[in-house]
Amino acid sequence: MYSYQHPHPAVSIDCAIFGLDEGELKVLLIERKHEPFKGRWALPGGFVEMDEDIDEAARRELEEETGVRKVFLEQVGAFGAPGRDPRERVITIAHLAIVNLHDHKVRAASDASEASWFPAAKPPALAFDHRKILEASLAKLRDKASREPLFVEFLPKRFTLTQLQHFYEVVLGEALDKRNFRKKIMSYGAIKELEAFEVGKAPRSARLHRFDSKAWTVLKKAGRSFAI
Amino acid sequence: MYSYQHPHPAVSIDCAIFGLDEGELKVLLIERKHEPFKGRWALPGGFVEMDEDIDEAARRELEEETGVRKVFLEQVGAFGAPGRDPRERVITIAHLAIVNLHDHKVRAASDASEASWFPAAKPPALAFDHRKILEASLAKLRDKASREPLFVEFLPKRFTLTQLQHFYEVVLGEALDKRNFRKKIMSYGAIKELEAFEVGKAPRSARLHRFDSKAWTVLKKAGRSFAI
DNA sequence: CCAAAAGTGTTAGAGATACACCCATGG
DNA sequence: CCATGGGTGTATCTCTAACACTTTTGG
Repeated sequence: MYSYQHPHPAVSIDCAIFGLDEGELKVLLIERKHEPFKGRWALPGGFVEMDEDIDEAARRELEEETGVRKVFLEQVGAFGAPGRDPRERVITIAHLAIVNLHDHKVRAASDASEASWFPAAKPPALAFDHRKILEASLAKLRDKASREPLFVEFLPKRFTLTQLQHFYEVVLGEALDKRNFRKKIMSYGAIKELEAFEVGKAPRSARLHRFDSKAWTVLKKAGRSFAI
Repeated sequence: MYSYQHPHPAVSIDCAIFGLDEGELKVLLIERKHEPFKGRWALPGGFVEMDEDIDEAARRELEEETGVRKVFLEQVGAFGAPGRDPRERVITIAHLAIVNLHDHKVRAASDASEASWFPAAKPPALAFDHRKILEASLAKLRDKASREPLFVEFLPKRFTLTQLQHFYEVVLGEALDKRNFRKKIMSYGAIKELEAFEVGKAPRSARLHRFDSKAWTVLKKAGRSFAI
């Protein structure tokens, strides 16, 4: 089955990096400086080194791009249509990453001439097949967010239930009933009320909450899901 | 971001080919004739050619291996730990395939010294990281089967409700209540009763059904899922 | 004082679960 | 005639969905 005569394409990784900004789902794009697709926006990425695992490569690129180390990162899938890169055969392995825009100031975000955040739902024209890759990443994000507590990756450690509800509304793309939402999300027993309140925001300041990941681990083992 | 100096690993595809046999979920394995892992069982696979898309390569390998053309085939993901192939760096893109053992006589199945079907839940020792790949493929299969009518890929065109229930019990790994199962599965409106009955089987022969894919397309567009 | 967001319960209906017996037939 | 798998209905309970007003406070 294996022989020593076989093709050796280039293999890259690309990252769809998502963040929540002002109640909108954003994706981080970089502006290409060179041909092909010079001047076009693209998902950040790079080549996989010979001695590194695929997700190591993704993590490395992610850190180079955003300066952030500990982030949620997951493989989306391989895209390898011949001709997707006009220079040579490049198979890319798409990844989905989430950064918390509240805790970290993302390096690239300040460097706006080269990298900036765009609405994930309506991105500008993208290089290569990155439009397709972005769509697939978004689909995966929605799927995962509706069954696992992915919001911990997007929100600050202490958050209000309104922030949480906005997260679900943005990701799922539908409006949710406030009372039903609170009832359900609290019923899982993995979100704890804090004694602290938000400062200097709305007319009335909202109670802060945190996600109790230990409680969640226990509940998950007992077969609980986290569907909204 | 792209340069012309970058690594070129080998890229292969591997297929976890599933089938339902005597009410058991089976996976097709081949016996390796050469080193490394000579004599070990492995998932069938091969290298991606320079001018073919990834899923084309998977489809080609699948046909070479099983003689079957039209099958359900979907990407599971890329596996690329350095050293997973002792000879050189090989990144593999795992695929999940389903063949219907009733309609097709799979070519490799008769050629038992080289390829045969094993229980998917307890496979023999496998070459490379194929154990991990098989686990991931099984997980994906379970996930998909519990929300989409995947059974059409496993069962003959005309099937009994008992066969259908067995399918779900095998894939989901839990016993289901007969009455509740029938109520629910029929409530989707995508399974039609036929006037025909099974021949020469059980004491009492069971009514045959078929999946109405046109009706399902309509229902799906209306937002229906197919969860059990 | 008022605009704006926070917070809070109840009810009706849909869907899920639990459960047991008779029927038809081949051997 | 009996062992075997085929087929059927109901009651209860849980979960979901719909729905509106009071509270607080910064400007």
